[in-house]
Amino acid sequence: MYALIDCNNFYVSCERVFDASLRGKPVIVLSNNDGCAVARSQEAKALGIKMGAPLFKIRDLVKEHGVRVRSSNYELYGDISRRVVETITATHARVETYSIDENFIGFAGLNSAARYHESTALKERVAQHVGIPTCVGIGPSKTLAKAANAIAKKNPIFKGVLDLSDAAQRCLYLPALPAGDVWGVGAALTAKLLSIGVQTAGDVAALDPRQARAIGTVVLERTVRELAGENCQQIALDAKPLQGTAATRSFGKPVRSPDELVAALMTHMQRAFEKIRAQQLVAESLSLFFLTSPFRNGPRHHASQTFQLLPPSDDALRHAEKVRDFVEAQFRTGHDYAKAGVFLNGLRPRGAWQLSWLDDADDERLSSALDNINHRYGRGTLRTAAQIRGTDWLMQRKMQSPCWTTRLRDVPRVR
DNA sequence: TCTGGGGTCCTAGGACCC
DNA sequence: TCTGGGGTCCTAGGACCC
Repeated sequence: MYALIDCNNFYVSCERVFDASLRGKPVIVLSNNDGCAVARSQEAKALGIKMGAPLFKIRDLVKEHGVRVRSSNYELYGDISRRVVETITATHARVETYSIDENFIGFAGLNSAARYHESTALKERVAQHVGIPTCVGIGPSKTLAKAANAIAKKNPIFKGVLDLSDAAQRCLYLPALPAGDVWGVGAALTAKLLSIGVQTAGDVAALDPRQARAIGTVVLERTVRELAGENCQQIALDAKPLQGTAATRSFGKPVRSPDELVAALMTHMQRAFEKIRAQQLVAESLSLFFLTSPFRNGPRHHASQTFQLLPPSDDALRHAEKVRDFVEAQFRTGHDYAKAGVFLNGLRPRGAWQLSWLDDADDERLSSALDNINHRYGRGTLRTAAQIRGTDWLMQRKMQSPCWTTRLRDVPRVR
């Protein structure tokens, strides 16, 4: 049996922990670059603000209703998330952290009354210890736990906890959940399912698994089986090794100079390699790209190039020339570039590669000195000269709250 | 004026192996 | 007339998740 404990309106709830003036008011949190609303309080949802709505399209609504707006503060959300997990693992051994605001718990040997009691107690502990409201969904499969959670979130009569382990309960509540709200059913499948008259989670659960496979893939078949009460996925207690990683950003303003593209790409490349070094990984391939906005008029251009890294590498400084050559070869004048980024793929443990005596080894001492200094004094303290070109590419973040729990100078004072 | 940034998994098709 | 039957690996594209 699984429980899914999911934080309500997570980023907004994080902002409210330290800023009481946001409680009870409509609040939204924006994506990077202050572009779209990526989290909304209940009050903001009630105003009709949709997930992903661009800020410039909801300006009037924001002004009219006094919606409070925050830039995203991932340092804060990451730390609050860690505290939520800490609170859960203090009393539960089998926990899978599924996302920044969701954790699956493996429940065993409890009857339904005990499960309900445990879930309510956990919800209260997270609220008391961390200050974050949550809902808990329970079911014999992860998909049913997710569905139970979604139903509990929408309907206050459940007081934040719903157990769908009982088939009779499922018959009662699954028909109230739209098919598109089922975990694993996105926009494309929703349209496909609708065309054959499948509208609700109840309808999905009633599909023949073979038919489901024909409509979608083995993934939809599994979803159907899980909704019908069959467990097809175990809890993942250990994190799987990372397969690839990315560091990409939209620019604060359009970029029209190759120097600034190089500065942005060098910065993203440093960050991507920092990420894999932190996990003792090396990459077999490096991909670079920059592009114009898909939303704006004017000439379009998407430049990209992939480099095989032989031997696999974790050292950004070795690849600076590639960035320069790539931009030089593909930059076009007269284009407003909007975004750039770096992918590292083919990640594998460092040391698992047989070095040839012809290969230049990465300079590990230089990389680790860089990491140590930047960790201690802040990201970007030590960087290459090529990164210091222009300011248009830098991210906009005009309404960010303090890092209350992760920066000494931001820690709240109690008088 | 102004539209995010990460990830995973599956399938089909092609190249290649014996 | 008629030419097997397995495998693996890689890539691109699509769908999904938060």
